[in-house]
Formats: sequence, structure tokens, C-alpha cells
Amino acid sequence: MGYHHGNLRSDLLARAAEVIAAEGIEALSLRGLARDLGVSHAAPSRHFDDKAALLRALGTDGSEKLANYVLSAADEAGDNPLKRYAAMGKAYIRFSLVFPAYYKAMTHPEVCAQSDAAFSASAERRRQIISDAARAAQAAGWLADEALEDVLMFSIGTVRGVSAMLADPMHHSQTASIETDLLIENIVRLIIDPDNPQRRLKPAPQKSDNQKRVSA
Amino acid sequence: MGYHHGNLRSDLLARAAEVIAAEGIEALSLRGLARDLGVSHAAPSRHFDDKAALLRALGTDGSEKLANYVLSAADEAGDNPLKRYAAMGKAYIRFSLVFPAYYKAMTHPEVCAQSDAAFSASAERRRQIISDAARAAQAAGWLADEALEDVLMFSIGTVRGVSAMLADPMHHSQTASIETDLLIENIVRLIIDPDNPQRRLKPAPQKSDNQKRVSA
DNA sequence: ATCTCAATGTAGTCAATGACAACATTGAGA
DNA sequence: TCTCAATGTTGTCATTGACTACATTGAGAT
Repeated sequence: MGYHHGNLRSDLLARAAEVIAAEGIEALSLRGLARDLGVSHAAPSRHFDDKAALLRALGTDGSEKLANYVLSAADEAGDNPLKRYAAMGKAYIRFSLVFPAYYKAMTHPEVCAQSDAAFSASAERRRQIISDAARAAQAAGWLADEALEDVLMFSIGTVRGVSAMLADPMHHSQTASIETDLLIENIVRLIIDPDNPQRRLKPAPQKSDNQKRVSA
Repeated sequence: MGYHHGNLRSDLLARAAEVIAAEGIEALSLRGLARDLGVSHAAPSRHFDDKAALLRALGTDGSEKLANYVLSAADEAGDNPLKRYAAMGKAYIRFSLVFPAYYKAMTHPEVCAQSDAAFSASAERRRQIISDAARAAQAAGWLADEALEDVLMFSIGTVRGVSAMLADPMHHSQTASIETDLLIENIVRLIIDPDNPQRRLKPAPQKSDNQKRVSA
């Protein structure tokens, strides 16, 4: 039986993701992971210089997964730049719910602060993907006169904030996924409405001529 | 000379705010605070049951400060509900920059998760203030057809997300405050534009007739 | 004036943790 | 078969949060 574990590194990351999803990042401990995997308390140090490095690796994985997740959603949405950007926004929020551990690691202050080359590269690619899509949406008429920087801060900020609120039991009752999907749908339409890119609001006090809104 | 410190409780909170602002919540330690204030390592336990309780108290203070800060900004903005809500959004984001420690404590997952009565009450009051203002803005024509729940999630989510990104050196170059003010101004106008509540976007591809946008 | 006692601070201790150093085992390839 | 880099283990230390027992203070009752 193995003195060598085989693939301790990936097992550590996988178990860390479980722990974070279940109990939060605060509850993560290197010794705890080692216990869970049946190795000695110092074994993790062979694969990660310190606790921050493990979290950074997890965050990097998450960053890449998110980029791919968002890009897939855009491609499924077709060619319309407005629909693509809306799909990306929804995917971004959903990712934070489907892969909470990756998302938490990715957005952890310590990870972002002392990021290594791999993490920075991944974050840069992600930003580029979103930035390109936003530019395309602007070219299609959405917030056409706003600076790209502002548009990005607005849309990324919104999805990030909504993700945080959906993850927080204080701000959102953790109920059925179907209601959450509708909420996401409605929120993202307030960022960008592909069916109505030029106007977000009805012209004036005028009764019921618009059925587009999804309601629970 | 005091065996009794006098007002250790408030000094602990004040010093904790300094530490958090300077080095982040992760760097906070009860023993460190005790050292900084020249008391024994167990002294803080006379005022806070545990580390989480201290953070909770700080978060509660922050929650109340934020509510007052936002309310003051609204009152300075006058009677127009749209201007009031925009002013509140800007104040919310600015609060996170002016009082980062209070804001970080207030939004810390652990604080929100196991919140006590005082924190919950403060959070509820804050939500009520924002909710009332959002309803008034809707009555004035802003997102009039949307559900209040969606409107709140959208607007609060956006200011929270933008706050997070402004605090994160990865997403925002920590430059002069004047540029940040312009950024905040532009972002909040994408949430609600008091000068143009019915429409966020220009009607179509049409060149330069709108000078309202602030640019750096 | 003194007594009482609750509030507040101190000293000592323990377990958990991250980090580090020294040593052991394994297996791939020279 | 030898070598050695990769990988795992044991031992240790400082820091920290939490707990217990004890000391000091000062306000108010007597």
C-alpha cells in the first residue's frame, strides 16, 4: 500500500472544494484536509507552499472554469451580441451557485491580492472575453455612448453583487432553484434586454401593453 | 494607574477597525488587539464572547452607520425620489471606500450567517430605508413595472458588486479619488438616471446630442 | 466607614493550526 | 544496481482562540 498517495495534489483541491462548499473558506485547514485524505499533516506542503497557495490554485481553476462556462453560454445563445451578453451575465451568476467553492476561492481577497502569474493570466483572459462581448453589445446599440470601462464595471459589478446576495441567507431565502432562475432572468434583463436594447423602461404611465416580463 | 482600562470595549472596536482597514479581516486577532492596547490576552473576552462577536459588533455599527450615511445623502438630494435614490446609490458605494472596515465587517459571511438580534434589526432597518426609496422611485416612473424584489436585488447588488470591485486592486487601479467619483457617478446613472428616468439609452445610432455623461 | 459584589482585568493552560526541519520511502532512469 | 528527485512522515515551534481560576476596582448598600 502506497507510501505514495498517487495524486494527492488533485485530491487536496477536490476535498478543499467540498469543504468550502459545505462550511465556507474560513473552515478550511491544511491539517484537516490531510486528515480527510489519510495522509500526514505535512504532506500538503509538498504540493502547496502554504495555505494561500492552495487557495490560489483553486481560484485559478475556478477562474478558468468560469471563463469557459460563460463562453459556452454565449455560444449557446447564438450570434446576436445582445443575447450573447445577456446569456453570459446569467451564466456568471449561475456559476457562483453551481460551483460556490470555485467562485469563493476565485473572489477571495487574499487570492486576488497576492495572485500569481497563472491566476492573473486566467483573470485577464476572463476579462478579455467579457470585454469583447460588451464591446460587441455596445456596437449593437446597448449603452452605445458609455465608456467601456463604465459598462464593464456596471455589468460585472452587478452580477458579482447579485451572486454575493444570492449566496447570503441574510439577503435571499434559499428556496427552489426555479424561482432563483426567474430572479436571475429578471435581474439580467435590467442590465441588458436583448428584446429591447434601446429602452429599459416603459415610456410613461400607460397600462399593460408589455407582457415580456417574467414573473413568479 | 488603571487596573481598569476605562473603555476597553470601544477601544477594541476602534483598533479592530484600524487593523481591518490596513491589513484586512484575515489579519485580525484578539491577542493582537490586546497587545496593541496594552492589556492582557484574555481581556477582550470580558467584552466579546469570541472573535465572531467582536466582528458582529463592528458589523452592526457599520450597518447603522451605512443606513444613516445613505439616508443623509438622500436628504441632501432633496425631494425628487429619483435623485434621492441615485444619491443613495452613490453614498452606498462611497461608504465602502470611506469606511472599509465597517463595510467589510458588515458584509463578512460569518457576520451575516450567525447574526444576532442587534445586527438583524440594523440590517432590517437599512433594507427598509432602501426599499421605501426604491418604491418611491418606481412611483416616479423608474422601472415602474418591475417587481420591487427584483429592483432591490438589481440596485443593491450593483452597488455591492461595484464596491467589491473598487476595493479589489485586481479589478480597479487604486488611483485618485476624483476619478473614482466620476466612475461612481457614471455607474449609478446606469442604475437610475434622474434626468432621464424613462430611458437609459439613446434611441438609435444618432450622433452627439447628449452632453449629460460625465467623462474623465 | 466599611462591606459586598458585580464588572473588569490578569495569569495559566490547552488544543488546533500553519510553518518549518530532518528523515524515510519510492520509483524512474543512468 | 545506483542515484536521486519526488513525495510522504515525524517532530517541533510559535501563534491563536478559548477556557478556568484568581485579582483588583469601585459603586452602592448597610
